Amino acid sequence: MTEIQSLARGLRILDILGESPNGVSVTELAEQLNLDKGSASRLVATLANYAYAEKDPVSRRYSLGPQVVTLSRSLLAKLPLRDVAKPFLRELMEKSGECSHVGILSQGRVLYIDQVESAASLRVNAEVGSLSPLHCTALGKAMLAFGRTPLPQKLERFTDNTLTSIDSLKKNLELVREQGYATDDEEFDLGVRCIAAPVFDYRDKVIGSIGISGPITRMTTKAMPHFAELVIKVSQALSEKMRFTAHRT
Amino acid sequence: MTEIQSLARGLRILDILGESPNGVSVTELAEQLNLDKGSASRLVATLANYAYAEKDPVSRRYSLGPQVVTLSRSLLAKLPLRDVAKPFLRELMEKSGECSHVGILSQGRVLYIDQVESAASLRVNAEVGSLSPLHCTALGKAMLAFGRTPLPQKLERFTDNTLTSIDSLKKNLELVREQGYATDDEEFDLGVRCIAAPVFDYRDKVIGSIGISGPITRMTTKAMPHFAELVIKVSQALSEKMRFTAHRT
DNA sequence: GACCTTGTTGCATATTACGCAATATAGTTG
DNA sequence: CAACTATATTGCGTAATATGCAACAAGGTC
Repeated sequence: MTEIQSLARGLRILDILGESPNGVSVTELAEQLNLDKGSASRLVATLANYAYAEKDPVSRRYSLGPQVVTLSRSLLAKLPLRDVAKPFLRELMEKSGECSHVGILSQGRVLYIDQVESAASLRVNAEVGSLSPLHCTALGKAMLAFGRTPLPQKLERFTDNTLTSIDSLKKNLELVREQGYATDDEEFDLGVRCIAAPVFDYRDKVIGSIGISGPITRMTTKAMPHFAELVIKVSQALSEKMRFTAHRT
Repeated sequence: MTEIQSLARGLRILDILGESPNGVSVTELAEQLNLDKGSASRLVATLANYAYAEKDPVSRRYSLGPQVVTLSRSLLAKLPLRDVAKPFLRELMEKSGECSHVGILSQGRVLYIDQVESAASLRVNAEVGSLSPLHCTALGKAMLAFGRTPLPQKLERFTDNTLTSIDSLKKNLELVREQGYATDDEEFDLGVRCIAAPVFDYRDKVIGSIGISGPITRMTTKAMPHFAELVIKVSQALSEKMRFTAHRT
């Protein structure tokens, strides 16, 4: 596989810009890429020319440009699941009172492609566009349990509840298949519980998952079965609708 | 200004991918860029290597990859206005019953950076991430009227109501300054009215605008003053809060 | 199973990006 | 306010790299 070097470098710069909250200077870029300052300067200037990066004239530091937002929107707008899921997300949110999400599998992680927030939803790190691990999220486990995705080998720990051994994960996925829904019981974010169920397409292939998340104060262990029933119902209705939708993601 | 050619070409490919709903073939890319098929193939393969593009194995057509979504999220998360505006958006939505938005100026257009949808909001093309013209949107006109942005010279027509002459726009902006809020009376989308007011930072510089949009059936001419009052109030409270926030966008 | 369309790869060449060093620009300190 | 430091940009020669062509491979169709 032949790679275009300077393009690859430009893309790595974008990655770096994305990870740097306060912008990046040309010298910092050059250091991180083991490049000459001059080369880094020219590369990032090119990115800025096309609005992929933006230069703060006063600090002369670069950050991401608006074009990435536009691209993201283009991508999300093209996902049929997103459109179809919208009313179901609303329904979920209204009936549960909690935040609802849809996600798809992407790069061995779960990509949140849409959400509907409840009136008093919390700030979780599960915003649209975030890529979260599969093994410690309800959306992720729902897809793992019903799909053909190989299990991740590295199970990073995020909280005390995170399942970090393959065996415990496998056992958990068995339960998910029996129950028809997956949970995340403070396995990723402390104080947050989630429930999710898979979404299938016309070939009964898992194409994503849908669910809700909320604080443990409202999503009590007692209330979980009730929430789960709701999520399952909605996920099945959504799958049904996806059957009659254009056959793409 | 020296531009890195192959990086620029890669970025143009991303632009094209964003505009193509059904993916793009290598030959189509080569045509659009006046490039050899081989070069186009290598460029887009590099993009795919870094998850900026994705290749459908069966159709062999390329589309945008998940990394652009992640980048977009990084950018939006870094905007202080977005965080601060969130509760105000909720308030606006709840009190008006309509969809609320915040936007900033970007590339001579208005970039919608967040929104809160009402229970029965319509599908507008003002989703998060969209770049809309300034002269025919309430958010845009609010920024034009109170900011130092030069007026756009080309006023594209979208509906019968679109203001397409500089004079009528200037006159309208005068009115905006007098009233303290801007409107979009079906000037961009048929059947949709919007109201917006500017948001200022600690230096009384316009950094964005906030507003609501809804169908003309609910946002009647009669109800507009009432909505406007609400929007102004919220925008002022938001500006107040932005005064005490980190001094960036 | 042969044909046609489309994508990928090998290779030689020339363009292009690179690194170095010099210049310019900001910010800082005496 | 001036000298100094740190950082960004630009000119230029060179060498590496991307390019275009053409051959090959892979899928789809008839």
